[in-house]
Amino acid sequence: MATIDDVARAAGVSTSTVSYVLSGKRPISAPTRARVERAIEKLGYRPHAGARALASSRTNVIALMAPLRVGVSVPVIMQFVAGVVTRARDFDHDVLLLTQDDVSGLDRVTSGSMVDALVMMDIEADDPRVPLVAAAKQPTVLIGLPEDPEGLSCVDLDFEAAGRLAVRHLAGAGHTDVALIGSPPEVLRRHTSYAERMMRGLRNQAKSSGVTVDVEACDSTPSGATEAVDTLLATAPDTTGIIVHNEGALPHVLARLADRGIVVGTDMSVVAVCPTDVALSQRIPMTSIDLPAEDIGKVAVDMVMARLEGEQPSETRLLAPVLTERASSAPGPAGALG
Amino acid sequence: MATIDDVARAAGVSTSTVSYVLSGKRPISAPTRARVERAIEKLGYRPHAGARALASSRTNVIALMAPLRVGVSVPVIMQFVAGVVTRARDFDHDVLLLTQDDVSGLDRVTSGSMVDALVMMDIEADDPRVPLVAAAKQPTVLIGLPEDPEGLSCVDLDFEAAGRLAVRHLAGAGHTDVALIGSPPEVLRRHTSYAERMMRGLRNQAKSSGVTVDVEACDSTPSGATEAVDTLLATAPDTTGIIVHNEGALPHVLARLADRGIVVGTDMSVVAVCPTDVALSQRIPMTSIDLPAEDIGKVAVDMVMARLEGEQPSETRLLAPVLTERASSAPGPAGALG
DNA sequence: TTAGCGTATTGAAACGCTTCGACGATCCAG
DNA sequence: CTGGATCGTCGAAGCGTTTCAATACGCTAA
Repeated sequence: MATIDDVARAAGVSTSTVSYVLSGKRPISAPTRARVERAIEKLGYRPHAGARALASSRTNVIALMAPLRVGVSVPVIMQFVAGVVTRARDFDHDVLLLTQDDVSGLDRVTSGSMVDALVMMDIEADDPRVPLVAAAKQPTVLIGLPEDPEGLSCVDLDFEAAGRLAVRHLAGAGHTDVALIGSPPEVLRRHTSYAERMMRGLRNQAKSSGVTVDVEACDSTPSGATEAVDTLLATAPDTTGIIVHNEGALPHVLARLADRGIVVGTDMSVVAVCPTDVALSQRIPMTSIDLPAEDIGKVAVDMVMARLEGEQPSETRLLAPVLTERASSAPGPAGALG
Repeated sequence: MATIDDVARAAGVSTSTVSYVLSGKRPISAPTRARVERAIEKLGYRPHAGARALASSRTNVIALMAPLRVGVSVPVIMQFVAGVVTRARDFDHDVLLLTQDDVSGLDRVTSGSMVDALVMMDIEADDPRVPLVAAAKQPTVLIGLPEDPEGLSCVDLDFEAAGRLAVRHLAGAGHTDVALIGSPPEVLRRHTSYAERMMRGLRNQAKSSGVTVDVEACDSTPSGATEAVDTLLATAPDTTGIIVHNEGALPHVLARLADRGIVVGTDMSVVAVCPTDVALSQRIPMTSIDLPAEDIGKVAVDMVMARLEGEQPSETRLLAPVLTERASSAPGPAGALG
């Protein structure tokens, strides 16, 4: 492998000149730059990442800590990941993937200076990783919202507003008895932030809209969905509007409703909270509140890069929910308009 | 951040001694080792990854090039990824995630010495990435099988055997007209290796078992699946056995069959080729040939690490398919036993 | 003519680690 | 007792960059 010195020799300049051509941190005359670039080209030179990291304390790598936990929808995670990786490249960064059980990994990559920054997903209300990264020298942004962000930046869909929006939509269409088929019990047990925020918004809006709301946790399996639907229909038989906030269970919920002879879009209005492509790949195009996973991933990278460059203060960004009406929801017993 | 020199000073030894304690490459007396370890502990010392990479030409990072392409099942990809990440940690390595469009990324991470080795997924028959990594100094293993591996190691499910096994199963149960609902057209157009191998095995076995076989490409969408089922039933109405090799389309295929009044497990035998958990989370537990994605990922790491340590020759490992009978398949018109 | 300035370039000192050769001490065989 | 191994430790030379201070070279202004 050619080194920067080889390039310098080939171009007839000093090492530092080559470095400055590469980094653009100092003005270089056009002819010199051209000679250097030609030499780089000819030698197929690539700077050594380790040497660069050592000298500059910059690795051009960010860590992405992704869950792979039971109870979270894998395709949705992947959308976040895709957003992060794509956007990271725009900033000339690569992505080191850390998984769930890898809590020690946090220490390794931060203390070992393996990465310039971190993005963490699947944040719990009281997440043990938060104090760890808050103490690290690398800037971090959380996808999700812990109880105490300890000065870290956060980004997420505004699930509380989403909960309100969903109820408002159903109540406005004349439904008086609505329900949530939500996250799996494990997710709730972990106090995963999005699930709790969703429920809060839901309950508040239900109160102020004067509708009843029943909440069912739901495993992302066929049997889990069946059970949730059956329980719901038993405990709250007057329900005419369901909000499903569980990508994995969604198809099975619809299947169970169909099995029980309930026609979605007619007998029962269903609002899904999920990425649009998931909403569209159900048996019926679903009325849904979009979970813009890929966008959120991108925003996360934007935020963390901003902190890396300037000394921005930390911030929390909650994206406004957008509801798109499709075939799965319709006016309820009290008639349209609420 | 404490450096190795700080540790050496605190322990009253030389820098190199600390290094040898860390790496174990030279014998160190018990008392000295203890002193050094205490100092490390006290100072919270972590070696600087960049410095280490520079001095030792080892990064303890492997690159994972994962697709995120249209037409491949995201949950399945994630299982590969999980296997790779998990196993990599067993070898004290982290994983740098490269995505699809990142062909330049290959050059970046190899020439820039960012990684010690590579694992590449979603290999096409004539994959442009193969010559690139074959020329790189880092060992690489391919998950999949290109036409010419150019000396690289490969690992995958033996899809050709899987195709044979599926047909043998159906033919043995008395089915004389079988069909494949396979990968999306894009996947075929790319000459993705697993799809082609599957079809080859299928056709060969069909010939020698004396059964007819109809092949339908299939988009992983509800409409794609509907179309594939409808076309199949129109062009080969005598079909009583279907092999579905398309995780994304599977639920929709089953839904369409149900819509058309065809009872899977009675009127129609269906064999899925997919991870077991996917097979189990359908409306009926599916007879399936397991795609052990996570295992394959792990084996890939094992192989690449073996090449990294010793100077093993490259090898190709094709995992034998295993068919598990469940509720979706039954004897066909010619009666059980073939 | 010279002092002073700005711009393009250079030299050399880090950056934090690994590793090779060397060295002193201890041990055993002859 | 001596010569040669063996064992544990050390010193120093890299590894390939970046970056700071310094320099060289026109300029312009005085």
